[in-house]
Amino acid sequence: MRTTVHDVAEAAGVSVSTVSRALTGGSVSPATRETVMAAAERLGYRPNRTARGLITGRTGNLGLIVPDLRNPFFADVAKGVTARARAADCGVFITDTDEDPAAELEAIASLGRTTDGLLLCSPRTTDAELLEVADPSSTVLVHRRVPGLLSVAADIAGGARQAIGHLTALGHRRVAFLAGPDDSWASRQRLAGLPADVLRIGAVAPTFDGGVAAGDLVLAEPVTAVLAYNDLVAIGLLHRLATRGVAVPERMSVAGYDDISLAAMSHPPLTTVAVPKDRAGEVALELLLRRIGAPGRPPAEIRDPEVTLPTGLVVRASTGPLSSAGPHSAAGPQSSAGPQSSAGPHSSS
Amino acid sequence: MRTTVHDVAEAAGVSVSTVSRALTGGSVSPATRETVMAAAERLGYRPNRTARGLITGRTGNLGLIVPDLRNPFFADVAKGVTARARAADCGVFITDTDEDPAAELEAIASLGRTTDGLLLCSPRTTDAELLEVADPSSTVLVHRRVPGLLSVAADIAGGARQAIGHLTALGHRRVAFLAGPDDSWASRQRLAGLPADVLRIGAVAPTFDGGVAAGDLVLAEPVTAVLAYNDLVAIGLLHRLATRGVAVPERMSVAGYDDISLAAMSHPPLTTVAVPKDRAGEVALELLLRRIGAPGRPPAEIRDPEVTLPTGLVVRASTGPLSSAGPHSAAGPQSSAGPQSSAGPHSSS
DNA sequence: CTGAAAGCGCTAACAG
DNA sequence: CTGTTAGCGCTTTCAG
Repeated sequence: MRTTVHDVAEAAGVSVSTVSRALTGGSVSPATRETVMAAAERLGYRPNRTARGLITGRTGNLGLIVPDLRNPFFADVAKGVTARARAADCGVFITDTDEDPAAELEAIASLGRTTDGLLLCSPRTTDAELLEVADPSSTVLVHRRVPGLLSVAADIAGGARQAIGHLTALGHRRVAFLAGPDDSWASRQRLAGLPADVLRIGAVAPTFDGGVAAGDLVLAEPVTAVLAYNDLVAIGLLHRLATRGVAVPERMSVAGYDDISLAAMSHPPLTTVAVPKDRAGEVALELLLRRIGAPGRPPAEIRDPEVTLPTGLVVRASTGPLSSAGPHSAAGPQSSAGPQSSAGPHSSS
Repeated sequence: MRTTVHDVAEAAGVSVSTVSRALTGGSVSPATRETVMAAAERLGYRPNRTARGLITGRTGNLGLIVPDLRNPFFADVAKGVTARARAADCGVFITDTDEDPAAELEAIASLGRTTDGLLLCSPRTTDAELLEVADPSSTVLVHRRVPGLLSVAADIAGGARQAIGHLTALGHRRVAFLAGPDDSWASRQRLAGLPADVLRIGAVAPTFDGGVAAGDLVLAEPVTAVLAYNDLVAIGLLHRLATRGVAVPERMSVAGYDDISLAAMSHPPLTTVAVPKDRAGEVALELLLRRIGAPGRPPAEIRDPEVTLPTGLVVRASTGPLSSAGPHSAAGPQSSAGPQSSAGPHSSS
């Protein structure tokens, strides 16, 4: 049997309620507190969280719901959350919904009952559904915004603007944006940051394969630079361009979005918009903790319910000045490598 | 107030203990059970896990400890675990230890108290420390083996053997293995599968950067094919080889290990040993559940405490037949691209 | 097969 | 400031 309050009380020569008070910060005389602390320490006492939870109604645990842990973007967010949670000594349930809105809703309902608060990362559900099932007093959105719910998100439109500004500064006049899914909040946010003269291509699937498929779409347009929905799409695009014999950045500049670790490993290394991912997780956890309050402190009112984190451009090798040769499209579709020597030993798609 | 057993008891016209029995599978008359179930359903009754936990001593939760969620390998394992957990209706705490053995030990101790069982994925701790802190009756190791603890791991040595067999079959006679950290269980396992005539290079850091750094080490040896510790290292190696103007697979074959999703996106796509990652997570969770037993069923004795999952070779474009030109090393180190056209626009490392 | 009653370990009133 | 007394919601003896 593990040591309980009774053991400590006996050892310290006080009552169990005094032990409880001494340990949870109630009003106890300094001397008594000292005695109790010592006894607890000596016996290696660890309060039973379950028992405490039964009476306080709080579990000391939080939930994090992500669409897909395999997606490096969400893995980063999760990492930020768990790091901060460890410091705050609270457990984090993580649920992966496999990009399924129904599973997401179910997870919110189910996790909501077993935790003190929920972090919803890039939920795929509609605003209405979210508002219906999520408790505004104990949920924080990450990389998503819904009126009425606390949220932490990056300045997505600003990031898109920076990327386009970079391409424009390099001399590109015909720039395309490879849009993500139409119902994606993140994609709409990026769109909101784009000048009107940017050609919109897509929607494409927000994956490597989506980027591969988009390659031909891009080459069919008279553009010299592309901002992809995200890094995965950009890298797929890079692959397809290489296969089609289009040199990057000589004949086509490509920029991504998110700056997942992959971006630095691509070929060529990818210029991209850096989004604070783990930072967002940390900030969101902190916001949630403030909102629901600690066992001692009461729930704080939140001044700014919508936290915005800055984005920044990371310039690598996939973007470059507009070459004097002009847009590739004059040459029309080509099925094998052109005169450029950059195709390399691509042997499969 | 949420509905409790009392509400259900009243609605069904029975006592609370009957409700409890009906719901947890005690001996109740079929008719009564029916009535109770109906009432519970109608009232939307959900048992309070905390209260149940206080008496049963079980929380219904499990813990998963991984070295780094950002590592796609572990993200995959986590994905498998959470998927199966969702089906089994048990919560999963995930803790990321940031590759820190001390944090790992602490997490085992701390999570051990709040959960019914622990899944330790590729723990970085020594056998002795693990045995000291982990409870053999409620922990399962994933991708690690320690005598006395249940474990689920891939046939790592077999995978290494397959990879070398592939390279040999392609005609390569001088093959190197880029070893991971010396204290890494996984690296030692790979080593165990290698023929004696494979040149061992390293240890290298098991990262992209480690692979980049290893590139020059490899080129300094008269080898024509390399098996890297893992895919990340292989991809870093690919980068460095491209920078040094060495065509892959024409002048050097490169194979990775793990088959993370990245492997298919590399340049060229990477031949690698496929390791069942999410599957391992699923199997491990199931094993753990069997070991600790469900609220009804008692803990089962485990027949085979060391589960082995098969590995398989995925052949992509980074390996090819030995070219007649012989090993590159005759040319010695070269700092810029040679006559090969495969360097491409690499402008940063 | 069913009901009454006794707690699981802890905290929160309430007196003293 | 401290001790006593109730329970939190549930399961589980123990009688009936």
